[in-house]
Amino acid sequence: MSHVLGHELRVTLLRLARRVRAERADDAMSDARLSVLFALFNEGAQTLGSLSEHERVTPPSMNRTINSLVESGIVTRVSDASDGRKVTIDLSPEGRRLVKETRRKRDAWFASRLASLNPDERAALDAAAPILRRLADQ
Amino acid sequence: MSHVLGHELRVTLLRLARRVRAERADDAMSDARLSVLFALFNEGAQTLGSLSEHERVTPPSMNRTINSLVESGIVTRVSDASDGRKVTIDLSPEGRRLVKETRRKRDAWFASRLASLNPDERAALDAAAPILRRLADQ
DNA sequence: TATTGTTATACTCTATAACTATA
DNA sequence: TATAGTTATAGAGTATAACAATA
Repeated sequence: MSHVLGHELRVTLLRLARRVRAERADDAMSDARLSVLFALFNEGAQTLGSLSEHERVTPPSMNRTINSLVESGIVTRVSDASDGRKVTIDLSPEGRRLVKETRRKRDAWFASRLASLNPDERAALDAAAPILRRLADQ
Repeated sequence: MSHVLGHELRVTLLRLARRVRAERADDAMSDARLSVLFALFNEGAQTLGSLSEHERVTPPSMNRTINSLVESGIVTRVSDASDGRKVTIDLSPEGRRLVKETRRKRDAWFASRLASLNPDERAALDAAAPILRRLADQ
C-alpha cells in the first residue's frame, strides 16, 4: 500500500465513522454519555474508577457524567458491600434498551449503505474487515 | 456480507477512527478547533456562516471558536469589501503549518500500523479503500 | 498512610435569545 | 425588512485541587 492510499484510507475511515456516530437512539444522548453506556453494556458493571480509566477522563469528570445518567434513570450506582469506598455502576433496564436501540439504528444505517454494493464489493469488505480489526486492536 | 460482519465492520471503523483522531499535532488543539482548520485547509477561506453550516454548529458557537483561533494567531478574520456584513475566515501561515503537521502525524501513525501487514493483507485493504470511500460519500 | 469517590471551582464548546450593522 | 455577525447568558463536559470516607 502506497503512502497516498494509506492517507486516503485513513481520511475515509474518519469520515465514515463520523457518519455512523451521528446515528443515535436519542439526540439528547451525547457522545460522552453513550460511550459510557456502551462500555457498561460490553464489559459489564464497573466501579467509577474503572470507567474513568476506560473512557480516559478524570474521576470527577466521570462522576458528573454518572450523576446525570443516574438522575435520568439510565444507570444505577450501588455501594460495594465488601469495600465501602467503592461504588458499582450498572445499566438500568432503560439504559440497556437505549444501547440496543442505538446499536440497531447504527447497524441499520450501515446495512443500508452496504446494500448498494455488488457481491464482489461486499466480498472485498469481508476480506478487509478482520485486517482492519487487527489494526484497531494493535 | 452478513449482518454480523456488517456490525463487526462498523464497530471496527469506529474504534480505528477513535485511535486516529487521538493523534493530534498539538494537544491544546481540540477536535472542534482542528475540524475548523481542516475545513479551511480543504475547502478554502469561508464566511463564518458557511463554516457554522459545515460544522453543524450555530453561528454564535462558531464565532466563539473563531475568536479563540484568531487570538491564537491560527486563523484571520477579514471584513468583506463588497458586503460589510460578511467576514471571511482564513488560515494563517501558522494555521496551515498546524494542519500539515497534524496530517503528517496521523498519516505516520496509520502507516506504522500498515507496516505490520503482509503484502496480501495490504492488497486487501487497497481493494477495500475505494469501496469504503464510496460508502462515505453516499 | 493509601485508595476511592466526591465537592469546589474554572475553562471550553455548545445552545437560544436579543442586539448591531449592513443590504 | 431581511441577512450576517456579535453579545449575553446558560448548560454539559472537561480539568485540577482539596476533601471525606474507608481500608
